[in-house]
Formats: sequence, C-alpha cells, structure tokens
Amino acid sequence: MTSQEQSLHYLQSLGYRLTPQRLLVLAIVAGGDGHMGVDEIHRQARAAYPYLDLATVYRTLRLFKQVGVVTEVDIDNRLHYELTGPGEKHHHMVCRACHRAINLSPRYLEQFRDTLRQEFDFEPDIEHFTVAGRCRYCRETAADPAANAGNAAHADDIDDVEIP
Amino acid sequence: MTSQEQSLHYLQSLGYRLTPQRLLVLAIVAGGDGHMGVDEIHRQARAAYPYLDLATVYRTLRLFKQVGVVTEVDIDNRLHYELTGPGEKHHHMVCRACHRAINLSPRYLEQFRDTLRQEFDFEPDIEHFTVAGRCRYCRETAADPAANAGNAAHADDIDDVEIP
DNA sequence: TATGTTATCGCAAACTTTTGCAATAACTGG
DNA sequence: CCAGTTATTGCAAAAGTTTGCGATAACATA
Repeated sequence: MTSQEQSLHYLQSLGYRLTPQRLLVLAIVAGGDGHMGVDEIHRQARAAYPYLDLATVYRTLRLFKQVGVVTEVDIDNRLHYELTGPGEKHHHMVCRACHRAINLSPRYLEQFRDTLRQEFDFEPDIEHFTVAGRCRYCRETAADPAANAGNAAHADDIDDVEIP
Repeated sequence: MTSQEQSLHYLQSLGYRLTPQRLLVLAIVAGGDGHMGVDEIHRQARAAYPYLDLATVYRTLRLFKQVGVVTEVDIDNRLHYELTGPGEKHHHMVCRACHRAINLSPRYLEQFRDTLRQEFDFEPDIEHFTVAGRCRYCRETAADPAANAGNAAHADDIDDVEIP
C-alpha cells in the first residue's frame, strides 16, 4: 500500500468521504517536489479536471493539513503545501528577503517545545512551524536595515525569488 | 522626550516623513492596551480624521513594524499590533482554539536563535515571533474552540495574559 | 518664503483566503 | 440495488490585505 493510499484510508477511517477532487489534489501534491503554492496546485488540478474550484482546493488542503497528510508553509504571505513524510518531518526557515525555504530538522525545536510545555503547559504547534529571518546570502549582499539608514528611498519591497 | 517622540524622531532620521496620519496611528497604538486589530486602529483613527484610508493604516503599520516601532502579532489570521517596548520585549504564544495570546519572555527563544545562527548562518526574526499551539485550558476542555473563546477564566497563574 | 523633488496619501482595484448556500454525490442501511 | 442522509462541491460573494496610480503634501534648498 502506497503512502497515498494510506492517507486516503486514514481520511475514510475518520469519516471523511473520498471524492475525485481529494484524490486529485493529493496526487498533485504528492507528485510535486517540495512546497507547492495553492495556485500551482489549482492550475495542475484543472488540467485534469477543469471544473475544480479554487475554494475546493483551499478546503481540501486545509483538511489534509488538519489530519496531518500535508504540511503547511507560509512563504511570503502565501500558503504552500507539501506531503508530510512518514518519519522525515522537518520545519522551515524562510528568508524574508529572497523567500528561499531552508529545511530544518525537528531536533532544533524539540528542546524549545519541551520548555514551553513544562513552564507554561502550552502545547506548541511545531508540526506547522516556520522561522522567518534572513539567510546568509541576503545578509551578505545587502538588506541590513542599518545600511539603509541614511537612504531616503525606501525600496518598497524585494522582488520574489523562486523557491528551490 | 516621550517614547512616542523618540519613535517619530527615529522615523525622520531614517528619511521617512512625518505626516498627520502617522502621528495619529502611532498615538492610537500607543494609547491602546495590548495588541490592537487593524480594523480597531482604523476605526479609532477615523474618529479623529475621517478621511484616513484603511490602506494607509496598513502601510503605516507595516512601516512601523519594519523600523521596529511596533510589533506584529498574527492572531487567528488577522494582524494585530502593539508598541514595541524599549527594553521589555516579548513574544507571544497564541492558542489555536481560543486565540488568547500569552506573553513569552525572549529568553526562551535565545538559545534557539543562537543555534540557528551557528549551524545555518541564518538570522531568525525573533522580534516578530508567534508560537501557535494549544493552551492548557483548551487542551483540558478538549474540543470546542467556541466554548472557550472570550473566556478569561484560566488566567490563573499564567504570568501575563491578554485578550485579543 | 518660494520652489522643486519625491515620499506619501486616497482611491479603486487586485489578490489571497474564507464563507454561505443550494445542488450534488458519497456513503449507509434496508 | 435503492432510497435517505448529509458531507462535499461549485459558485458567488465577503473578508482581510496589498498594490498601482495620479494627486497632494512634506521636506530640502535657496
């Protein structure tokens, strides 16, 4: 049984229905490599099934995320999804400047999570966790707020860069 | 010189202009207690200056955040802002269920940040950092978020609880 | 104070994501 | 296999946020 089939069985066991739309979205997310934007998922899905609505894609992905089939990553204020690997969970660091996403092993967060549990009895959601910040390249090239200090021009925003 | 005046001077020193709109938004955020939603800021601002546009409020708050005057907190997919205290920086844990925000001292994140710096040469943005998850009360009472939303009962011995 | 430069504003429209609702289709039990 | 129940869909529209653009106003310089 493939991991896709497992996911579908799991959905069914929770009482959710198996629809062609859900099969399709799952197949596409499973087929893509790395995080996929919602629009790209929708575009690919329409190629196979033209009537599939964007709202359905959003709802389907939200459901998949809820039951743990996919992982949600917020990249530059846009939602992206990838298949949740069985054992190979990881988190992301996303650069504020170039929006590149770097994978982050869970062990970096585990200690932090344990502390929050113990001290606050708060259960942090570290399955869906993104660390924003600046990557090495962007810090080297420019992008230091202090460097812009005297500069009146306020560089509205840095342009989008493909996600590797 | 008040801390508001300091912020304004700082903006000017960076080359940004001082406009009545910015003065107003700053005053309102400074006047409110805790995180304020964008719509609430806009509503209060219009009382004093009816032509102020919502887009201007968004742009102003984004600028304030960029230069460190305010801190942005994402609560239930909506942006909230509060004045960045001079020394009293803190982060937030926001409950997925009741959306209550719990303040989190920076020391809990410092070790994590140091690790990311050393291992990945990645500079995480921990000034604007929110940990999502489930608070104790919502995990105890289990399911229904609506049941807990707006309930301040479990402020008990949690240090610093704010209701959005 | 007058003038030029350009950051900022207001407006309208776009974009991303969510939601209400009636019609449809997936599962259930007979 | 059929009928009933209800989760799910597609559509349209709303909600929250961002963006393009021409007009305006803030600051610098003289």
